[in-house]
Amino acid sequence: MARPASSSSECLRIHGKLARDLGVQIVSGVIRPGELLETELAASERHQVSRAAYREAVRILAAKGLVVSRPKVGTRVTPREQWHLLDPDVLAWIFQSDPEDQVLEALFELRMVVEPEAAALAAERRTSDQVAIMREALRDMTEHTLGTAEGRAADQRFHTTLLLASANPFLRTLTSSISTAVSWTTALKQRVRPLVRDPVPDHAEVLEAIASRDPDAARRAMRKLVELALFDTRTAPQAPSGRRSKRSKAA
Amino acid sequence: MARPASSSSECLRIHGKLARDLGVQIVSGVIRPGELLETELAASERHQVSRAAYREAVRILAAKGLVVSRPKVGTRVTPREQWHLLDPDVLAWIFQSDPEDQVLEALFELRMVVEPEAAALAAERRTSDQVAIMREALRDMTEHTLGTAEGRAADQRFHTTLLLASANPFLRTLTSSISTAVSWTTALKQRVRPLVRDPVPDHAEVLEAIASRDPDAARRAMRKLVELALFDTRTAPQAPSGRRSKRSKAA
DNA sequence: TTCACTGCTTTAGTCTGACAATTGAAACGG
DNA sequence: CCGTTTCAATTGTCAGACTAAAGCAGTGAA
Repeated sequence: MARPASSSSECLRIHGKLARDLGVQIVSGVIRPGELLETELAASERHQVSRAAYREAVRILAAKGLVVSRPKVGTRVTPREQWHLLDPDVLAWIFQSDPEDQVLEALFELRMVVEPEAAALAAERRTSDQVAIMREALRDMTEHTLGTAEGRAADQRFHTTLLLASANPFLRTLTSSISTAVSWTTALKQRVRPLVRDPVPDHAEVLEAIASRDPDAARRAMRKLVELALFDTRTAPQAPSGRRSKRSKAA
Repeated sequence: MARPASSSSECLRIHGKLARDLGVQIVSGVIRPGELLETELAASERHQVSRAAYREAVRILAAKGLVVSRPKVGTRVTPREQWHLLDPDVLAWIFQSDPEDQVLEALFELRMVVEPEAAALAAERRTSDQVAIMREALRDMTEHTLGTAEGRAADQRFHTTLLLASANPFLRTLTSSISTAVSWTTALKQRVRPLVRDPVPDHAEVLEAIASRDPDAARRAMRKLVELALFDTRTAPQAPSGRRSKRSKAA
């Protein structure tokens, strides 16, 4: 329960917190590609941490492709093309800092490419155990709705099992990155405006196609599901004022 | 000039080298998920580096999801499902250490899902400049063949431009990760047995479809290209014996 | 003038040794 | 038997010094 999903600033060591703070500044454009960061000495002083801790934070950012460090020249923010956009942390940082609509569109475009095929593969390869788990998850979803934490957890279980059933580790990593980020915003959207549409029928259709080992039907059903999710996202109200909210749809 | 392309073990600082070494040990199964690494003190002594440098290496691995560190308990290798398999470095480490056929199959499966759609999007969105660049790349490819570094560079240019034309940053990151890794197998294949099939016609077909803004044709052509690449990889002989060499470069 | 060299200087990179914080497990007490 | 406390092992953080890489300016020669 609870699991605040590491939202604000807890349980991370200080190098982790620093990495997150700097990461957010970078992906949100406060520090722009090509710019130099402060020198290690200046930065560590300003953040009131030791140089070692600051360096570990920078190593994390470098591991995710956001910066490169070179002696004498400094640590420079890399061009966007080099960022590891599918890294779960990077994605989280992006979502944490008011992503532009454009970014959300691109993400859904990716989902539209990947998830239907994943569903098709799952239809071919799923075990009966996996179908049982998905059935149970769908039932829980129906019972609790996406308005509750239990319901969202069930949704996540549904998709996780589907990905597992696709039996492709790369597909699995990829889509889990995406759905993690997307689900992150789901709760918020729920808060802004309760779900306008019942997501259960879409999921049920996907499940039945997979249960009956029908790849084409699974692909079609999943495509529809993602399309509708995108539609919901598009029609979600813009954040009222000042602070913008992120929108999105249940994975 | 020269540009050794950071193939073996140069130009990386020692934390980078350490991270690579440990990373390879992990993805290759020498250190298995669930196992504990040595304590920082022991490890840094054994590798003859300072604890600080060792810690920076571990931070890099943690940033890629390969390990987690906790006080009092130590640094533990995470289960495979948590690894960031699409991180370029992780992918490189996997390829550097005798990936099983299964892994290659899964990767091609992913390409088969993603690249045809990317081609379709490119057909819709490409600029005329991009078509020109791809045409030029294809010409260079024809001239030099994939047996040469120039030819492989041209191949890379072709695919990079295609991805750029798809105008989706996530797709771009994703496929560039893949193609980097795949290019390694290309070079190896070249070495073991010169190319059995001329790749130029496949590429030309993709290019023409994109040039004439025909998404469906682009999708079909790209699907064929990936299928044939997979076929070539499958029929490539397994590594002869004993220690396999690492390959590098090209796309 | 131009160009190659040579040092200077700035910056990240590395090392050392100490201390703090966390937390699993053992020791203790009820 | 169970909850609580204490302990100890391990990562986390800190400070300061030194090393190595690399841009840059100054120098000298062609």
